[in-house]
Amino acid sequence: MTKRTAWKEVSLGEFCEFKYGKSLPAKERVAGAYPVYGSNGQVDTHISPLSDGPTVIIGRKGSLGEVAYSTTSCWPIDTTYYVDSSATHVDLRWLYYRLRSLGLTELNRAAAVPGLSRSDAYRKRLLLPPIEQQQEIVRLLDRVDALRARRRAATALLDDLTQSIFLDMFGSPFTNPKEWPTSRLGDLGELDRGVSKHRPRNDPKLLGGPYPLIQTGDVANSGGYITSFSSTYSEMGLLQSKMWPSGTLCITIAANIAKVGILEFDACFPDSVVGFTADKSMSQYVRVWLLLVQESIERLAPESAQKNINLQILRGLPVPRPPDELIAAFAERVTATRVVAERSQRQVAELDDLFRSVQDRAFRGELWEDRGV
DNA sequence: GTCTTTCACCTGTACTCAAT
DNA sequence: ATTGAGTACAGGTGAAAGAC
Repeated sequence: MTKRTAWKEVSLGEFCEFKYGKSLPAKERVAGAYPVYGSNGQVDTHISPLSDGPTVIIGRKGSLGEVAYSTTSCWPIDTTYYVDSSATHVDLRWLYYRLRSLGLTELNRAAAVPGLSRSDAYRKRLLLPPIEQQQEIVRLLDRVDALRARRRAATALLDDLTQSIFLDMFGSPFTNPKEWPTSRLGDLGELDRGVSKHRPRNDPKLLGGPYPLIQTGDVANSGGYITSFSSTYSEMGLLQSKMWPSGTLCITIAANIAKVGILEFDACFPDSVVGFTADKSMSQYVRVWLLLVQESIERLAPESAQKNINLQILRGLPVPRPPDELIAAFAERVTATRVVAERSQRQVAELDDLFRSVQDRAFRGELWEDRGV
């Protein structure tokens, strides 16, 4: 006898009710013990709850079909649906995991604002296990999820580690407690703007060739090292631009201010990115220094519709200038942490795969059949 | 050619409306 | 009152366009 035989295929609407969230404008909220949920997760707190006990929150407008879980009573606002213990008999944590993989996001009615209709959601069919197995699935998924969260946290710590190494070796770049002489950023290496001469800049003739083209977003989201690109220049695109060598430190100066990443391949970039070229150790040193001072540079940018910072300001920034040997030693340590960080990131990816695979098999009931119970 | 500003677009929240 | 769907708007992003 397989336990699976006790599993019934049912529609979502047969065993739970999606209740409507209730509007709670920001100015009416009073910070308190109960989380306030929007369609894309927690947005605030309030002194009183709407739901009763643990609650599953489902995005109704905007981020439709996104699913969140609150361990306590909470306030889901009117752009969400919610399910608490008064709206279903199933294990709420199981329901949370189950809804996340049910594909509710695909039920977009394609209206002006993406929206999830309750009746569409109710029609979704799925296997409903008995309560004991719901709880067993939850224990299993919670364990894998916790592993995943721990590994993610460790990976995030490694990002901070490079900044800690800097502070440890050189002290704060703001107070310069070790009294290093200072240089101007422009004197530590070559600092120049990217080039995109042709008008219009997005002329199709320029795009779609063999030469990687980096945009500000690529730098801002690089995590310090630019390993991939999303668009390319043609021969004509290259002619009106400039190819920067692998190892160039890219610094954004528009929209995203002073975000940094080291190029890992030869690439072009437009004039909203500047390139800093120096030897490897110096580039690494300047990269981490910029991470530490990014926010204060951003404050230097004029408060207009879109923030900007120009090359003069950037070139003139004072940078503590420790001896070359120390900078080389620093770069070596940072490079070593990167090896660990990459391994850590791979483990996060593997745990994501494991989670998906365990989840899929658990929801199909295969974990029990396999054991031949 | 370089730098700054504008604008289109996206997402999500607050509020409103019409049909039932 | 409930439900599905719309408008208005805030805030953010990044490319296009304008100004010098």
